[in-house]
Amino acid sequence: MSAPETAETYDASKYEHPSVTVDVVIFSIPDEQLKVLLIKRKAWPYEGMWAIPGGFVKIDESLEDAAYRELAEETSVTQEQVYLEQLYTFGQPHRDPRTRVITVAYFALVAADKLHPHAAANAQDVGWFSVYDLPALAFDHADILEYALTRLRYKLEYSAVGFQLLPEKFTLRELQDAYEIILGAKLDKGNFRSKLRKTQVVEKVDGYRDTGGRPARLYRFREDAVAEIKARRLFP
Amino acid sequence: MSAPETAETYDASKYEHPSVTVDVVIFSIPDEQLKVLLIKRKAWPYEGMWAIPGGFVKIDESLEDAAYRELAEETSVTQEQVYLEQLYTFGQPHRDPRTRVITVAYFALVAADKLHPHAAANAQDVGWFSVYDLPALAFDHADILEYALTRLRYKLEYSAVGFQLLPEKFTLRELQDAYEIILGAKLDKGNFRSKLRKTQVVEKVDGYRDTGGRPARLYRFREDAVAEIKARRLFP
DNA sequence: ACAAAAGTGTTGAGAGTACACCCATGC
DNA sequence: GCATGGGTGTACTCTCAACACTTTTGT
Repeated sequence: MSAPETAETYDASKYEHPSVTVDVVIFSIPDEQLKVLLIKRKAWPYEGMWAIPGGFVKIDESLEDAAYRELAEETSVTQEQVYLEQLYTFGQPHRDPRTRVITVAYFALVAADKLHPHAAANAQDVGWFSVYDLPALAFDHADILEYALTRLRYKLEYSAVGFQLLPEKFTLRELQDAYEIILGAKLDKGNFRSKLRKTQVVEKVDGYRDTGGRPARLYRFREDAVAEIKARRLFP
Repeated sequence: MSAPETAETYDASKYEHPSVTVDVVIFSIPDEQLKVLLIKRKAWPYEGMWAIPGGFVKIDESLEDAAYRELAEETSVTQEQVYLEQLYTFGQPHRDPRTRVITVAYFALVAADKLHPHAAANAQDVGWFSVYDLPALAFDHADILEYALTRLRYKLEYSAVGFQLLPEKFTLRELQDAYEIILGAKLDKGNFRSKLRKTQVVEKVDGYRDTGGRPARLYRFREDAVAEIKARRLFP
C-alpha cells in the first residue's frame, strides 16, 4: 500500500520518517578469486572499518537508479556492463546507531575486464576482498554480504547469471573455473560441457586462446538462450 | 550501508526522507480457491478501490514486526499461525501520488481454519478475492500481487511451504488439492504420493476422514523434515 | 455387486555422475 | 615423443512421468 488504510485522513508529517539507503554488494572475479568491493569508512560510527558501498536514495530517484548510481560512483561501469538485482531490505531499528536507517540491498556482478584500476582519487579507501578472507565489517554488513553470497550461489544453479562475471569471449575452461570459484567445489569437465551443449547457452566464436597445451576454442553467451531452468519440484 | 560514505559529516536532516510502509499479500484457500485478502480504500487517492493491506513502519519497529502487526490487524492470526516472508521492495518515485512512498512487500500464508469470519466492525471493507478474479487495484498493487503469486508458485516447487495453507491434520488428497489449486495444474496421484513417501515430509496420525469412498488416512507435516530441496543446477 | 475414492506398483525415458579415452599444440 | 590441457563418449544409476492395478468403504 502506501497510505495507512486505517487512517481517516492522510498526513505523512504525523509520522517520523526513517532514512532509506541503498547498499550494493559488488562481486567480480579479478584474479581467480571471488571478490567483493568494500570501502573504508571515514567517519563515526565504525570509523576505519570496511563497509559495503551505499548511499541515500534521493527523493525523486527509483531504488534501482540509486543502486546504479552507487555502482557507477565506485566502479565507473555503466548499466549495460553489469548485472544488478535487488537482494533484500534490512531494517532492524538499531542497525545504525545514529538514526533509523532502512537499507535496500542489491547485488551486482561485474566482469573483471570492465574494471578499471579505479581512477578515483581515494583509491586507498577502496578495495577488493576475497569472500573467503573478509575484514570486519561495519553495521550489519556481514549479514548482508553472507546473504548476497548465498543468493549468488543459488542463482548460479538455475540461471545463466554466471556469464556476467566473464569477458564477452571466454573458453569453456574459464567458464568452468568461474563456476568452481563461486561454488567452491570441483566440477566434472565432461559433464559440464555436455550440459552446456544440451542447454545451448553458449556458441562458438572465431578464435582460440593459447594455453599450455591444445589451444582452447572461444565461446560467447547466447543472449537469446532462455537460460532459466525450472527447479525440480519437491512434489510432482 | 547506512550513512553516505562520501559525505564527510553525517546530517540526516539534509535529506528529504521518504515514507516507508509495509504491505502484506495474505494468501489462503478458504473454499477450494486460492484467495487474497484485500481492503477497500476509504480516502483519496484511489478511494473506493481495493488494495493490499499495509501501513507505515513505526520508527522503532522492525519491518517484520510491522508486517506481523498488519497481519494481526486484518486477520487476528498470531505469529505462530502464519508463514511470513519478505517479498520485494517497491520504490518507484510516483507510485503514490501524494508523496514518495517506499513499500516493503511481504507475503503471508494462513490456513483457512485459522481465519475467523473477521470479527472486526468494518467487515464490509475487507474481502477475500480469488487470484483469478481480482478487482482493479490501487497504486501498483497489481504488480505486487502478481509478483507474490509468482513467488508462491515458485516456492511451492522446492520447499514445503504449502503446508502452511492446510490445517494441522489433513489427508493426502487435500494436500494434493491445495497444490493443484495453487499451481493451476493437475498432478498425478501416484507420483505425488511416492514423492511424499520418499521425502518423508509427512507422517501418519491417528484417525481417518470420511469421504465418498474409502476413508482417507490423516497426516501431519513433519516439522523436523528439512523440506527444502536443492534446485537442479543448470550446470553440473 | 457396484460406485467412489484411497492407496500401491510397474515400466520406459531421460537426467545425473563417474570415468576413460581421443585430439591438437609446444618443446 | 611426450607433456599439457582441450574436447568427446560410454555405462551405470537414479529420478520423472504415465498408467494400471488393488483396497476399503457406503449404498
